[in-house]
Amino acid sequence: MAEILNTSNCNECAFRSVLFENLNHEELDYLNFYKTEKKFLKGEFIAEENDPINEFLYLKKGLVKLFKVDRNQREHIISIAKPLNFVGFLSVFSNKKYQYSIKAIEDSIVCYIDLAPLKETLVRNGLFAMEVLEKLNKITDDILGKRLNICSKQLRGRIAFILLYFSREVYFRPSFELPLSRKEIAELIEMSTENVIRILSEFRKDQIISIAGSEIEILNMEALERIDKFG
Amino acid sequence: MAEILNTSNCNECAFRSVLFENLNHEELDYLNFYKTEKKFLKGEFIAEENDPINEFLYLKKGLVKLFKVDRNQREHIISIAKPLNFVGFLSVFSNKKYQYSIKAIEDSIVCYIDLAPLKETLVRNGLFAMEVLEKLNKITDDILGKRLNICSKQLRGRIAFILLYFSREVYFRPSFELPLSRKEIAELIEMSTENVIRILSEFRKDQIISIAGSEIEILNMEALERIDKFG
DNA sequence: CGCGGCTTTGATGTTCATCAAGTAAAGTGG
DNA sequence: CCACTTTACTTGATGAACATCAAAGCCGCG
Repeated sequence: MAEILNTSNCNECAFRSVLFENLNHEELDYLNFYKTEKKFLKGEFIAEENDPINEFLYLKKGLVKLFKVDRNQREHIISIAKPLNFVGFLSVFSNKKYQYSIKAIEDSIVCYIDLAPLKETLVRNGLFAMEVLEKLNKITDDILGKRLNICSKQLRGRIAFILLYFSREVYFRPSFELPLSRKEIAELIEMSTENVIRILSEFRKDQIISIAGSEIEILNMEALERIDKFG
Repeated sequence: MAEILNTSNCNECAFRSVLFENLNHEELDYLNFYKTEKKFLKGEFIAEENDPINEFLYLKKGLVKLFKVDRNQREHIISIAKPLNFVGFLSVFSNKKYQYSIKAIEDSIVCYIDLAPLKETLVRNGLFAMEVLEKLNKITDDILGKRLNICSKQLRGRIAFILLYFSREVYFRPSFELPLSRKEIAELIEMSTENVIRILSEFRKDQIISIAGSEIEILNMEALERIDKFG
C-alpha cells in the first residue's frame, strides 16, 4: 500500500527548526533511527479508528483529513491537517488507540517516529517537552476554536468560513482547487451535501466566487468575510 | 471580590498524587511558594476573555464554566470543568491571553500557580512535563469529543447527552441539582432556551425524568441512553 | 456500453428558532 | 413585610432554516 521512502536524516530535514528546535544532534540521530517515512496517494488510509498508536506521526508534505464514522455510516471530519500540524497529536499521549481515522486528501508524505523513544526523549529533555506542549496546545486550541465557530454559524456562514480557511490557511491564494468533494465539505461543516452545492451556487450567482469543478476563485473577499462574520 | 484563602501547602494537598505525581518535595515547596488559593461564589468571574494569563490555575473544589461571548451578546459555553480538570489548560501554553471567560457555577476554590516557575519546573523535570502533556491531551480530547458529539446530534439527543453527562461524569447519581439554568444549558449545547424547556418537559411527560425546579431525577436510564445514541 | 459515484436543481416536509404572552420565583426598595 | 421590578421559566403559534427525497446530467471505469 503505502510506499516506504528512502528515509532522509532528521538532522537535515527542513522542518527540524520548526518542530524539533530544542533537540541536539545526538537526540535527532537517536530519533532518526526509529523513524520511517511513508508516501501516501490521495485517498489512501494513513490510520484507521481503533488502530493501536505505536508511532508519533507528522505530516511532511500533503494534506490529510481526520474523521470519525458514526453509527449511520456518516463521516464527520474533525479537522484538516497540513504540514507542521502534528497529525498524531490529538490523542497520542492520552490513548492507546486512534480515536479517529486519517486519510490523505492530497498525495502526502508522513514521518513515523516510534513512540517509546520519543517519550524517552521528552522525559530527558524538558525544553523539548515544553516545545511539544506549546505546539499541542496551539493545535488543539485551533481545532476547538474552528469547531465552536462552525457550530455557532448557520449554513452560509459555514461555507464562507471554510472557503476562507482554505484560501488563507492552506493555499495562501484567492484561487485554489478544493481538495474535498462537496460531500466531504458537508461532513466537515456538518450540513447536507445538497446545501453545500446550493450555497456555493448562490455565491457564484452573487459574484462572490467563481466555480469550475473543484477549482474555486474568490472574487469578492470582503463580501465573503462579511458572510463569515455575520452569517 | 474573590476571597484569598489561608493557603495550604501543596505537599499536603489531597490532589497532589493526582496532579503532581512526579514532583518531589522540593519542587512542590518551590511551586507552593508561588501559589495562591482563592474562593469564588457561584456566579463570580474567575477570569475574563482577553485577560492576560499570568498563572496556571486549577480547580480544587466546585464547578466552573468556560465560555465565549459572540458579537450578538450570546454566550457559548465551551466546557464545564470539575476538580482535577486543569481549568487553565486550554490555552495556557499557547496564548498570552485567555481565549474565553471562566465563571463559577458552584462555590469554588481555585489554585493559582505563577506561570514562570511552573514552566521552569516543567523544563527541569521531564517526567512532570510528560505527565502534564498526557493530562492536557486527555482533557482536550474530551472537550473536542463532546463538542463533536453535540454538533452531530439533534435536539432530543443533545438534551439526553447533557443529562447523562451530569449524572455520570459530575454527580455520579441518577438524581442531581442542575448547576446550570435552562438558558445556560441552551448555550452549552447550542440550541434555544425554549427548546431546552420543551424537550425537558417532553422527557418528563414520557416518564424518562422527573423535574422539580433545577432538581432532576433520571427515571428511565435506558430510554435516555437510547435517545442519546440514536436521537 | 452500462454501471456507480459525484454533482446539480427543484419540490416537500421536518426540525428548529423566534415571537408573543403568561406564570412563577426572586430580588429591591420603601 | 408588602408592592414593585426584574429575571427565570413555561407553553403555544408562526415562519425560517434546513434535511431529505426525487430526478436528471455528468464523468470515469471496467
